[in-house]
Amino acid sequence: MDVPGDPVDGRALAQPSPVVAPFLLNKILAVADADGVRWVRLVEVEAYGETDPASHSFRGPSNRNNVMFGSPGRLYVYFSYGMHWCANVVTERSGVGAAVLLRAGEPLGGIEAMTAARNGVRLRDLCRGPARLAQAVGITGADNGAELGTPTAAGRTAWVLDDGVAPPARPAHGPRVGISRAVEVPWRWWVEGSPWVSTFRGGGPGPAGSNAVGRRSS
DNA sequence: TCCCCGATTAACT
DNA sequence: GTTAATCGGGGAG
Repeated sequence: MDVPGDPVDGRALAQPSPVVAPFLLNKILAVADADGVRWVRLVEVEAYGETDPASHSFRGPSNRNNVMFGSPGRLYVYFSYGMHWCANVVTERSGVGAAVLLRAGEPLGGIEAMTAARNGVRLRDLCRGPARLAQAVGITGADNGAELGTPTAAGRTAWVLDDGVAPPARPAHGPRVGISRAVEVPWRWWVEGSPWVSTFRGGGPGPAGSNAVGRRSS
């Protein structure tokens, strides 16, 4: 079973995150390793930029976020809550700290491997959420900084592919999820009505402010 | 050095 | 709806 599509043009990724994010909707994320290939159709993304208080890059380069300041078309993978990996695609030119978080996808291929990686959860929950998506396709911190299309030290290769399915003509967008700063910046995009979107809760992902926005702790 | 808290998820009640 | 799990970054002292 071959993965459909051709790699996206790197120049498309060298644009501001809020431009790249909706462009990535309906593109295919594919990851190959020794066990085979797994691929999903991206249905939910979020943009993060350097002048953005909610972005890891907001306070300038550091050991953790330096990949965001590198060349576009690479993976920025960060560790969160002591147990989760989340995958981003780096955008903008070198020197600008920006990336697009991959939040959810529709499982298309390598579903057995993804299900195994996700401890047998049902199809619906395989890739619905940024950490779930990364876990399903097998992306970890070992892949941080990897160039798309180039094998990593861990023996994995990731691609973003265009199989001819265009992004939604009018993608839904609204506030980002799980952040506490710049909550009002509507830099989350998703495929309207898709059951694979992370905040889909029966009634569907709402417009700005409906749910799962800006949860506070303390 | 200490301490708080996060671009979350899963398992509870 | 609520909460534990779990650890590294970064601001405060």
